[in-house]
Amino acid sequence: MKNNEVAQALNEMAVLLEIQGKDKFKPKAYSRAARSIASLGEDIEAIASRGELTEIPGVGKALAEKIDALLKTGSISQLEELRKEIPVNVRELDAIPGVGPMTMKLLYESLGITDLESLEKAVKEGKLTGLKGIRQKTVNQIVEGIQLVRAGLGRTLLANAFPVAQSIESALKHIKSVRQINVAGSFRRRKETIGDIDILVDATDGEKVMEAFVHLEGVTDVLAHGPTKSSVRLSTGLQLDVRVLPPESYGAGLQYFTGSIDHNVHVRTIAQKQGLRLSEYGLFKGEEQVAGKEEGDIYKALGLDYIEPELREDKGEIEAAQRHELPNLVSLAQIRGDLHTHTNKSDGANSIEEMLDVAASKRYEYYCISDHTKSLTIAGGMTEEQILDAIDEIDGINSSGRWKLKVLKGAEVDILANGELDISDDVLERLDVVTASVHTKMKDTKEAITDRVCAALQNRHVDILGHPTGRLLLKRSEYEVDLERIFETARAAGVTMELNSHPERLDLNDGNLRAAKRYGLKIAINTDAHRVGELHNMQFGVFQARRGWLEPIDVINTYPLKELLKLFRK
DNA sequence: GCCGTTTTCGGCCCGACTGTTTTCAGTCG
Repeated sequence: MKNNEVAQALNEMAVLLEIQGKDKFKPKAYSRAARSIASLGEDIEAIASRGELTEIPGVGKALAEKIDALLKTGSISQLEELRKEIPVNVRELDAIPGVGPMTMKLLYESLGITDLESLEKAVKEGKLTGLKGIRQKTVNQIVEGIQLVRAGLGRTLLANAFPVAQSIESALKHIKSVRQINVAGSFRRRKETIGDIDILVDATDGEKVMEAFVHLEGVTDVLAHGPTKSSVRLSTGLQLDVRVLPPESYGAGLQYFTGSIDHNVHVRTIAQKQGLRLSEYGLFKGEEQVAGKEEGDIYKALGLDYIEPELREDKGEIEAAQRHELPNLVSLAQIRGDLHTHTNKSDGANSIEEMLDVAASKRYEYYCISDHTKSLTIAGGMTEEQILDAIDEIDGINSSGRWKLKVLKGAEVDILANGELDISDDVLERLDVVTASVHTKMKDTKEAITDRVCAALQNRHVDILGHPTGRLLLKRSEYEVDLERIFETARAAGVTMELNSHPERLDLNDGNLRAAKRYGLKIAINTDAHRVGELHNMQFGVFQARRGWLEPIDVINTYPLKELLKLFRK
């Protein structure tokens, strides 16, 4: 069972409990736990098998038992009972923007509406108007909401949000009264996918900014339009929220609009306990503002070390900040090379020379060419002979001195279905860096894939395991694989895990990275670039590494060449 | 239902916007 399925079940319970209306806080506890599990990034079944469910923030004894039951039997008895009592299809109706538990309750109790279909029917028959608190505008909202659900409200890859954020930012910057502008929210936390873009503006004339904002090019819907806060939807479906705050509150606003909801609740609770009140307007003692102009002052005033945006998920960073034990996160400037790249010798678009020109412009100290190998015929994988030729060519390049960086000889070798590699050992022997990857039979059973990968890791020439879970964000989920067993095997075999920086992969994910670090593994942040432009994807890998709490010591391509090569000499 | 250096009981973040009201409930982030 996947984390998302568990999260959905708990979220459904939260909504049903809220409809039931017996307890005000129980639903909050359930939805908190649901959010927490949805963003775990580590297989919940693995956590459950270790008996560590209660270590998940927001999961206590009672919820751990329910999750265990769900994982073992496929259902939670309390959820089944709630469904009988309130037969509303929460998953369908909850997806409609503007429709929450109270609306669902009203629709169900007065009209017997239980799902999208019956809601649509009731709307068509004009039955909604006249219900308590519902008139034409609300009906219109619901109609539009249903259309959106049918169209599929999607998330966007972080990389795809970048150009949008930049163009909005520069459009708003041109307004006269705008002094500062920042993109906050999950974008600033560098989540791998984002649901909307939150923009914070410091301006004297908020209404003017709002006016310009709702009339931006590409805006198809204005969802809200107030004096300090507005929301719009673009033709691409992406939602943008903008908020204006005065300069004395700007730091507090940045703090508030960057943190995840759980991070914010946690920080505000800490403020409360110190007799303070924290909002986007600042940190207050009574009427007096203690902090607010600068974001860092908020944390400082609460006795916390500054927490980097990528960590603000309430996954232990606040406790670490209290203990002054936050990690010194790896940064892009510390990256000395790229260890997984392709050329037109297999399925890349550019020549070695073209790739090296761009790599050199990044002032890399080393750079590894690692084209596909022969069994991946669709990618024009190289035979042993071709690899040997490439080795000679790279030797020539290195001795030519044309580029300052050291070119490393590598290959992205295929892990065959039986766990063997598709290139003979005597050729692998001559390579500097061997990355082994799974590209085929990805729908095999968990045991089969795990066995296969573990077998490959035993080959003493393997240095790095490429994109360890094989997922493609928003397209294909990770293949079934027991990462814990792979981590253990990799540690014993001295194999490094890849963090593939391609915006669609970002594989390993943040939770996996933290787990890998716990296992004592090292990480290589690689672009897997197939064309020169993709060499710039390194930044996305670094973002992900930071979300995974990685420090330079954890990331082998921050090491100087000598130390790196020592690592690969087994 | 969770959680804890004020607490193992008694709290549980805070504010904007909308649509419906005529002071507020619901939703959202």
